[in-house]
This record gives sequence, structure tokens and C-alpha cells, in this order.
Amino acid sequence: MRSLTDTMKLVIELSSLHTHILKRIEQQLSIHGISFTEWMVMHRLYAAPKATMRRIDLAESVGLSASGVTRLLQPMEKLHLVEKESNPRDARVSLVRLSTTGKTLYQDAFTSCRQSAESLAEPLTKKQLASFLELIRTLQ
Amino acid sequence: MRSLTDTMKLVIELSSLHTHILKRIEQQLSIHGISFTEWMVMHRLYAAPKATMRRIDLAESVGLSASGVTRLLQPMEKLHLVEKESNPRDARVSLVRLSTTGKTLYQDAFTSCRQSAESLAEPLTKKQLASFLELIRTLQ
DNA sequence: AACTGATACTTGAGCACTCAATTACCTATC
DNA sequence: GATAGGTAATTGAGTGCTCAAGTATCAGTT
Repeated sequence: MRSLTDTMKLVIELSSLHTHILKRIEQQLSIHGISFTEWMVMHRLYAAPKATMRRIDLAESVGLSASGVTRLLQPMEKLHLVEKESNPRDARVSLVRLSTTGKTLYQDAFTSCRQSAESLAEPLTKKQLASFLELIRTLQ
Repeated sequence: MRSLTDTMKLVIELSSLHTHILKRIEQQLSIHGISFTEWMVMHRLYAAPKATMRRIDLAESVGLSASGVTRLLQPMEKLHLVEKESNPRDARVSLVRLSTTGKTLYQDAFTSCRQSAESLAEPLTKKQLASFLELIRTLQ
């Protein structure tokens, strides 16, 4: 039986870790009635320079397809978490903005999430956490 | 606006990296007509001590639900990549085994995957790769 | 001003999963 | 050895995504 190369180990273990972490985070987020993907969308909108984003840029930034974003935002609009806004310069684009309700929900969910994240990362020293982040960024 | 804690940064960036890597790997695997999840199942079976696993343990090890495994294995059985085997000591369990065809496909897919993995991990030194793996394992 | 090719978004069809319920079987207890 | 509670696997119904096709709009060329 062939031995695993370290790069493949990296891929496999990264995938397992991701699954593990995602389950914990999603569990926390279910209290607020949102999924991790929905939270990520809110996160991007919250951090966006002009507080709005084109749907296609949103898709790119959270790793979804354009249609995925359309379908994800539909229920969020009905719950008034996000709002549509048209771009006067280009009628094709539909800008998305986080509503006041959305901002509050995002922040509350953030607090919950952070607790899970802190407890997950507990085995790491501050230094290890920093170099972990550095390594991840090297690969992006 | 509140600042992101490092632990939340870790969760977010890890998720982005995972999406990124998964897309590259899936692209490679599509040549062989399998998904990453299918490859992971084959990987676990290939590495299993007695070359067989219970479906429920397979589910646990790849992060799927029991029904997810049932549905994933169904087409793989039809393609004769895996075989059912019953457990004489417990009629509830249905053991799964990688067929000869399955082993070959797994190995070929492994080679393809490894190329992607190597190129993805290129920015890392050998030392960095090692400590990356170490950090991931600390969190599992 | 009409035509061409590109871009932003939506929609239809389908796939890959989940949860809850069901079936079959096991183990322990009385 | 019958009954009760637990476990392994499957099935039905539903969700969240994808790709491909379609619509609307833009920018550049003639």
C-alpha cells in the first residue's frame, strides 16, 4: 500500500477539520435560525466598504454560484434581513444591503459563533493561533 | 463596528480555504468520474484494517449521516466499485469492501489528486507544511 | 441607430445531502 | 423465552446547492 504524501494528508485532514468545525458552528447558529452560509453572506455585507454588494461579488466571496446566491437571498429578503437596491449606472446589477434587523441578527449570531470558535480553538496557544492564520493565508 | 476575534478569523478563513481547495480537487477528480466524498469513502475503505467497514463507521469517518452513506454507496455498488458483505455475527450490519476495480480507481484518482495537492501546497516550505498538519491535528 | 459579444441575474431540472420514521435485528432482564 | 430498549440500515420528504438555458442590459463596432 502506497504511503500518503504530506500534501494529501493536508487536504484530507483539513477537510475533516472543516466538517467538524462547521457542525459545531451550525449548531450554535441554529439558535438564531440561520445557516453558516447565510451568516457568511451577512458577514461580507456587514464588512463591505459601501455596505452594499453586487450579487455576483457576494457569490464569489462566499464561494457560491450566482444562482446559489439568488436562492439564498430570497428567504432572507422575505424576513427583511437584507434589502434589494438598484444600481442607477447599471440596470443589470441588483445590489444587496443588510437591513437594521439583519445587522442586529448578524451581531447576535457573531457573539454565539465566537463562543463556539473560542472553545474549539482552546487547545491552541496564542502564538499557534497566529501562525495557523498565517499558514492559511499563505494558501489562499 | 466590532473587531473580529482571531478565533473567528480562523473559522472564516479555514472555511474559505476549504472551499477553494475542494474546488480544485473536485475538478481533478471529475476526470475519474467521482466526487471528493466518494474518494474519501474509498480512501477510508482502502486504509481500513480488515479492508471492510460498517456503513455507520464509514459515515462517522467521512462526516456523513447514515442515510447519506446508503445513498452514496448505491451508485458505487452498481459500478462495482464497492461490494456488500454481511456480518455473520450481526445481521443488522452491512459491511462494505472496496472491489479490485475500486482499488484501481482509488489509486489512479489518488495520483491525480496528489498533483493538485502538491501545486496547491507549493507556497509552503516543508517545515511549514509539517507545522500546518500539526496544528490541524491539535484541533481535531 | 443596428449589431455583436459580454455581463448580471433568474429559472428549470437535477443531484447530494439531511432529518424523521420504519424495519430488522441484537442484548439484557425478568 | 418473552418483552423492552437500543442499534444498523433504509426509505420518504424536504433543503440547499449546481449547471445550463433564458432574459435583460451594457459597451464597443460599423
